[in-house]
Amino acid sequence: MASRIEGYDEKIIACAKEEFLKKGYADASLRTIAQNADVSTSTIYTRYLDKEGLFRFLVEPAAKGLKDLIGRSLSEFTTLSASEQSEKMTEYSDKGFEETVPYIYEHFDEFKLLVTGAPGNYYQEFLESLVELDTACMKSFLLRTGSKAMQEGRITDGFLHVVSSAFYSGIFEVVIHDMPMEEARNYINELRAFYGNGWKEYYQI
Amino acid sequence: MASRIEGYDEKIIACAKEEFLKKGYADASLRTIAQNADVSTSTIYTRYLDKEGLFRFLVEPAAKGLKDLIGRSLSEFTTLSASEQSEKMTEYSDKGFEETVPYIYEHFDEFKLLVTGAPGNYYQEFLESLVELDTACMKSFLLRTGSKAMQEGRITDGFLHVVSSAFYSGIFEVVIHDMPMEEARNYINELRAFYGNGWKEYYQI
Amino acid sequence: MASRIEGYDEKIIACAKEEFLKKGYADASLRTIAQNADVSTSTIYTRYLDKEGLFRFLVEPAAKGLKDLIGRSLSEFTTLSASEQSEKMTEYSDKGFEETVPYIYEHFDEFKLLVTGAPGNYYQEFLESLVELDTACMKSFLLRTGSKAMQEGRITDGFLHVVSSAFYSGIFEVVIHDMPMEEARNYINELRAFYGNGWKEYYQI
Amino acid sequence: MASRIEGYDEKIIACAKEEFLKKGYADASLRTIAQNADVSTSTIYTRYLDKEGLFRFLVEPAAKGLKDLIGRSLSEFTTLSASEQSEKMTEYSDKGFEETVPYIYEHFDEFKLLVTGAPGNYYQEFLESLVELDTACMKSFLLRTGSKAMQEGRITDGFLHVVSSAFYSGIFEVVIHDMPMEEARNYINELRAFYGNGWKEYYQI
DNA sequence: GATGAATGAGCCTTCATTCAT
DNA sequence: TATGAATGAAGGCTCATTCAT
Repeated sequence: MASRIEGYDEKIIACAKEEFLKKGYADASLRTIAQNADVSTSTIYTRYLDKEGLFRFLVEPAAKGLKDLIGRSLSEFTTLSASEQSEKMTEYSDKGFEETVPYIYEHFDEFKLLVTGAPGNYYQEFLESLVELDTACMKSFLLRTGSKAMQEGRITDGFLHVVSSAFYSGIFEVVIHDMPMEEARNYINELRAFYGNGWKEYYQI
Repeated sequence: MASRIEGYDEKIIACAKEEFLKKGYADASLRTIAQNADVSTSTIYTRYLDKEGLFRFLVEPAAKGLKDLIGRSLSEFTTLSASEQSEKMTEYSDKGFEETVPYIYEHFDEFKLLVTGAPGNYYQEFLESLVELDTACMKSFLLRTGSKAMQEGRITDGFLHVVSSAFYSGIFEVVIHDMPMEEARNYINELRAFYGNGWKEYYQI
Repeated sequence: MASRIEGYDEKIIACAKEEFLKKGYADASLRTIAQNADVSTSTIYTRYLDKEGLFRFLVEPAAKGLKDLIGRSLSEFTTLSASEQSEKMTEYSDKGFEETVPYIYEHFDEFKLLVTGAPGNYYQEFLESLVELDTACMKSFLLRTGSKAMQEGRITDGFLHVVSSAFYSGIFEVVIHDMPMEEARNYINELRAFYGNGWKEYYQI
Repeated sequence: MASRIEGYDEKIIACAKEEFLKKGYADASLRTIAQNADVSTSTIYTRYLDKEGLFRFLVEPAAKGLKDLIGRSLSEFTTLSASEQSEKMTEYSDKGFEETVPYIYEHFDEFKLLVTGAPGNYYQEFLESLVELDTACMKSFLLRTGSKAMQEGRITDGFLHVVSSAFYSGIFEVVIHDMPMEEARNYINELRAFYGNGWKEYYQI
């Protein structure tokens, strides 16, 4: 027994999603959202504090979810023994990312929002957080496999960062271009494989 | 002999740059720009038509310049014979990109603007145009070298697009993160090498 | 045995005081008061009816208390015989006002509120009520002492009003300027003496 | 030949006056003012910068005018020789204030606004500035006449301040109560005389 | 009695743009 | 060409208040 009219909040959320997607964060109007949702503007403030609060409410769960998913996948990889890691490098990746694509597509609107309509550095910061997870894992991997690439300066923090950034930016290309999910899955896997090839030259001891 | 006071327009441009960089396109204020430049707001309209016109005036020359530079570099590559291309694949890249990094750093503000403060899909469209040049060149290369990768479906248009997008997104990471030029040059070269490795598996006949 | 948590209401009152003092009546926010007092906004309505009710609850007791004090002091004076009044004119004043200053300082915040942060004509009306007590007493005094000053038009209602208003406005200067109590006591006594001198010329028969 | 429609600005001013008088500063609405003046809200911003700017524009000239008038009158008095001052103490006052009352009534609305509808401490600060002029003059007078009242502590800065504050607060009673000008002139003169009497006891050497 | 939620009204302010001069 | 002034539109936000629970 809900004291709140069923689907009420969802209506605000749906309308907000639509407006933010259509106009981007800065140009989206809370008034428009409220009107479309048959709610007073103030209600948005009651429920979500302010414009940014509403946006975060929309986007943050999906962002956090993806971060967790990738974090979990990477940390599982990290816990493997050096030889297992080395061995399963390519194969594992595919598995680890198996869930990623479906997750993105289950929350496609949210990621679209995050990628194309977020205020300020929101998207950049999100990307950054993924890149940090990724580079930390990579460094741990290099360490465990006894690679001397970093000591020898063939691989630096900056290089890891740039390559990883390029990779994740590439991932979100599928969102930017509304790629169908199956297509996306293929491309992302291919991108991973492509990166796997790229790394081979570096992480050999 | 200019009837217009020397450095007049430049002041508007400088102030516009500053404002757009600080606040992003949507939140930048023409009035603020005009005030800082000691000019009436209307003057901006007289000279640049409107807000977007001003922004384009700021950013477009650098964008076009870079597009031309990369286009030229790629088309030179395209005109090589198949064997030369294949042979110089990696080596050439470095050369072709030799001018790219300095160019970006000569117009750093403009690219920063383009990458982090442009309205709507401006940056996406710019990236897209680079990606098109790049993929067109790549396809021509595959054709000339007689690679069957595309016929066999190992390489598709979508794949080319994603990989290329990831690459150029990676390039502009150096702008987003205000990387010093020398550092940037290294990373970009490394990124190119990294991609070179990645491609090897695919374009062999 | 209170069913209401001890000190509960006092917290609202304290927070209201603070907010009204800081922002003045019009700009004070009930929500801010409620939040600071760890109470829902509605609670304020339950207990004090509305914003004005809360303000009155804060200020009215002290205002009434001062009015009563001054009223009592003046009416005691009024009940003296004509000769006694005339004789004690100056001396009495000091006594009558003896309690006034301490009373004001016991409720300093409330008077500060009344004087500097009250809505509309609240303060003016309060001053007015004191002035009325005062002028009524003065007229009675003139009557009893057989002074012909009013008949002869040397003293009019308007004049009484202005002089009395000036006096009480002067009194509350000590509140406006956060004067320490001892200082205030001196000044007010001096002001009374000053006024005593002023009157001498008028009320002689 | 005015490029601005005749009486245009005056209409805004008139409507602003009306609104501020009716509701006080905080509760006055720029929208209402603009509507009544048949002008867009933005126009107010173009012309007066913001709400406070509009208010100041209304009130400041009159406030400054009165301050100048009183300042001039007091400084003329100050330049008299000690004996002249002492002699003309009472008489002069009347003259000096001769212009004051008409001036207040020529700008009655503005003073009404200042006294009953100003934001924050505006009125208090205005009063304060008059009091400062007044006390400075009084101290100079005591000095020149060789009075020892201050050295002996019979008159202190605080006392001067309180008495002067009471006096000017009394003056503006005529505004608060919409007293007719002739009546006001009488009362103010009487008040001055009354104060003259009060001072006698103090400034005798 | 207490309160979470909702809301209509209203706020001041800013903006990009136009246009007569 | 340059601009001061005007403006319609819209913005995010806050408020006092109500009311069902």
